[in-house]
Amino acid sequence: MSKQAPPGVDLHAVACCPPLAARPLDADEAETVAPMFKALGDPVRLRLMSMIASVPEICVCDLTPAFELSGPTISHHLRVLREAGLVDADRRGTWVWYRVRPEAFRQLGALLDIPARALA
Amino acid sequence: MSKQAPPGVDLHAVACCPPLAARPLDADEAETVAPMFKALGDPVRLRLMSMIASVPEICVCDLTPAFELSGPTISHHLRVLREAGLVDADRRGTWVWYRVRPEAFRQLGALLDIPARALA
DNA sequence: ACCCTGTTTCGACATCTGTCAACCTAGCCA
DNA sequence: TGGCTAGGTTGACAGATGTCGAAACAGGGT
Repeated sequence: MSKQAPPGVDLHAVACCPPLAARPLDADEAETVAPMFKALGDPVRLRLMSMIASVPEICVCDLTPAFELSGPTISHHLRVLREAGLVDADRRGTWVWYRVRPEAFRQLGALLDIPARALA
Repeated sequence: MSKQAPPGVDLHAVACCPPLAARPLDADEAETVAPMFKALGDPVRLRLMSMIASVPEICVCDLTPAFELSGPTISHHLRVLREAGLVDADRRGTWVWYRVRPEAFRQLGALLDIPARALA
């Protein structure tokens, strides 16, 4: 790994991807990425997301009982996550299985990678 | 700092915070974090955030002209970011200066740190 | 004291969002 | 074929959100 940096040089500077804070997003970029954050901006969807992300894949029949919400409501939230590109789903027999889309997830994480100079 | 880890030990495991995908969030955690994502879920706020995060601090008078929106509307969005705990502001003389709150930012980034097993 | 400029708050409005009940569709099994 | 079960879709409705204009507030300069 060789993470040894001279004192005064910040390790974040060498981290992987172009962070949100590297430069101002233009309007188009913002329009593209905002829906992903928005999709995670509801507690129910955030929990759904974390349940899906915690395992390779998961059946809707295991998601629904974790909430005190109707089936259609869960289905609605899953659709939002799907349309934001955060998860993928496919039907296998009777059940529908959801899994995370790692690219999208990674993209968001990279955006939030804060560069040194913005830190106190 | 002392980031040296024995070979074979995953650095993610010792990184600062528990990633979203490590385990399902419980309802309380989700309720706490979701507002931050929600705040970033609007294109205008996302651009504001990236403008603020790109520099040590920035004056509202430099933010407003970047959008074709009224002053009050920008002020409203800044308030949402403030109340989500993502930015801090203080008045210095005539102008108000905004800066990012690195802790909050870092927390979100850590949440999106995806563990290896969820990746294809 | 006054006014001027920058910023936030208030009030109003149209639109979007979360939720449910009711209905529809896909696959399984007899 | 028919019926059963798991999920998704539709329609409707209350409540939240984005936007603006007008008014209020804060400092600085005259």
